[in-house]
Amino acid sequence: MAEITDLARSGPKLTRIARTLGVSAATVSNALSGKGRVSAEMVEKIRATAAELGYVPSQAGRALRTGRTGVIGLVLPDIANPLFPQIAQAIELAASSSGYGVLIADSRGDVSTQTKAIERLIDRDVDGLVIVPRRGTRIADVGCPVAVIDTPSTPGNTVAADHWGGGQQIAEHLKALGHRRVLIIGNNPASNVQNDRAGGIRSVFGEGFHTDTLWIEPLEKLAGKGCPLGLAKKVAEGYTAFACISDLHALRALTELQRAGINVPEKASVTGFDDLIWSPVITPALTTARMDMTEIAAIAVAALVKAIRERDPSDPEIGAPVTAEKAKVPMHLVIRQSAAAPPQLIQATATAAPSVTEGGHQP
Amino acid sequence: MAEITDLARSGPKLTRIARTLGVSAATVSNALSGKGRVSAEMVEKIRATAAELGYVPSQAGRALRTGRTGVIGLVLPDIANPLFPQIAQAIELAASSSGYGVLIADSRGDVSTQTKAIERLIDRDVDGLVIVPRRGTRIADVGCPVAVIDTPSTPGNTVAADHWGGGQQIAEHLKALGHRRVLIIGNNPASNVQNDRAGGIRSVFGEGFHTDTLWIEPLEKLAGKGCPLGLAKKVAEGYTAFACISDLHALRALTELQRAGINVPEKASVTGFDDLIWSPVITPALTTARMDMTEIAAIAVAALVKAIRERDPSDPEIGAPVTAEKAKVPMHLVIRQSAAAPPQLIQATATAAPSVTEGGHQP
DNA sequence: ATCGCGTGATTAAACGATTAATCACGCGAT
DNA sequence: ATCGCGTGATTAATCGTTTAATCACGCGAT
Repeated sequence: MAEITDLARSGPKLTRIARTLGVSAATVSNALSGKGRVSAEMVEKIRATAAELGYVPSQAGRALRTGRTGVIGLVLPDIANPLFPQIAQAIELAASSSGYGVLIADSRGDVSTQTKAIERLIDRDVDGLVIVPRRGTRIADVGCPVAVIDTPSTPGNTVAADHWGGGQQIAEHLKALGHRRVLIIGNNPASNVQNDRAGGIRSVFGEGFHTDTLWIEPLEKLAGKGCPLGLAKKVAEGYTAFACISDLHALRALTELQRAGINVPEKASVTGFDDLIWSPVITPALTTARMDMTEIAAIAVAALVKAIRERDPSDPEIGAPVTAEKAKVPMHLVIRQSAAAPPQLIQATATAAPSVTEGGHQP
Repeated sequence: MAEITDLARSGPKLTRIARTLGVSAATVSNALSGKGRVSAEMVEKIRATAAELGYVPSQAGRALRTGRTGVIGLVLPDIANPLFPQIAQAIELAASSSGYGVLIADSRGDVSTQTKAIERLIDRDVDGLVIVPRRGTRIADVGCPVAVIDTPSTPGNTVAADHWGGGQQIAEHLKALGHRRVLIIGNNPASNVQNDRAGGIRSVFGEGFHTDTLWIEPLEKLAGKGCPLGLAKKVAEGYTAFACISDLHALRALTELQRAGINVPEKASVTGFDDLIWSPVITPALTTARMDMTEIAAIAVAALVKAIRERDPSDPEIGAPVTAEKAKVPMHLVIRQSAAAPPQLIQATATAAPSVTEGGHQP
């Protein structure tokens, strides 16, 4: 039982430090920020007593004077999305490392909710925004610097994973294993991210291969939420691999197949995207492609912070999303057990898989 | 392609409205807050022009004067936890309905990280905190009002789902289906939540029944992350149902069983907790118990806001977590397909299941 | 001796809102 | 006619920090 104690925010003000040392508040401010002209020894003394007294500057006072709150807003398309924890965690880490706080807003629901959410954040004087846009939304003219995380092919995108490239990696892997008929399973073709992933996969399977795409959302419109995807039939049609656009779909496919007595990966391979929390612990563990959210977040926040620093807080410069030097972060193929050679080829290509493997359960 | 435009935060100040109407800033402030003495017609005029000019009060100015930022902090044990989206979404909704913003902080890692996270939030002058503590942490004396969401049996808990009751509901369901030997699968007995859920389950199976508990974390310490749980052997030992403390474990159990050729629910039943995102879409869809996060969040935020309003912002009253009238919110049993009568009893008790059922896939 | 200048610190204004204290004024009561 | 009082609005102080402008002072150069 650890105790957490004594974090009271009733700290001394600037003036208190000033009075303690017999100097003016301005000097203290200058000393701590390193801006004005203060003698080295004075700086040292001030630093010391500030630390000793546990001085923490009042954000409110500072914000009022400087017009900067030191807070950025994080707007997510659907906070219930299982990818959200990864994103939020990465952004929060990157932001707090740069001294920024993260205010969240959920654009659960439609685009208008997203607009409202953005508005709320702006009204709270955030210095900038990180937005993961809803499908088909374009972000423009928000009134403060904005970093957009979507997909490299979207105009206005600041930084994102190379979804297309990730699709290619998945596809190359399946191809090397010997698959020739692959079914791509996605949710909704209106999503740029999903489209890019699917496109990357297709781009690898050229002449002599066959791919088709199953979009779940339209299917569920007809057959109801959580309806079967009819994958057993697809297997009968000769499909040997199911390349899912998200681990969530992969999970759905995998359980449906296993349930139908089609063992994965012996009789059919399944791959996913995103390396969600459950992917390593299901049986068989999921082969998938992971985004480097840490790097993406770091780039997004860095670009945002740069824009914030350069910006004159007074002018309402409504501009396009900020740009980063590196807008495309490669995805990482995580090879586990859910994809293997198709049934006909099991003996022939037992060692055909690429090299990067992740073990199942060594201590 | 929707466009989001023109949300610039360069709005007019109080003084601007005042000057427009030829009154003092104080009058405007009073009119908008309804506090001082302002004539009805004046109030009306001020309201109108404020709305027309799109006035949004500066949080910084207000915060400086009142000592209230209108922001609460949300501290989560592990932001990567799949439950997080539900919690964050619910808290954000409840908070923004009460006019509060939500600043997030991740206590990824150990308790000291949690302390740091709390400290960061306090330094940002949050008015209060909602904390979902890490296992075994007790929150005390933070220096601002705190709502703790843990489990009713934990001292200092403000509000939480009735995990014990949820366990009972799951257990009653399994019992009604005819199960007599049940294996409880959890992660770590140090978690109050997990303990309560397991305890609730056990409490239902008295004389003539058998339960045992499998804790994953200790097992993985020996056998490695993502190791098999050896459930086939358990089935051979006569266990017919696996009551998992979280849907994540249920998923793991379910895939392991199916993979071993033990069909769920025909040969073994699996239940979970939390109704995580994938639970409705896997095959078979997961029978589970869901927390009413919306209500929990509403209660937590309401209690927190009440404490904030009553508090004198100047005094560093370090106190215990706030209390709510209703500290225990019932869980809801969600019956799907992953639990059914045990093999021996299939014919005998085909209709023995309780009534609340959720269909698999009707449009 | 005086001017100019660099150094180290101070003064004072400003950010935008809130609020206690004050004030002007009209009206009924003494 | 004057006092008291309620009403509606204003004044002015305050929250804590930043920063441009100012100031005192010592020192080397003219």
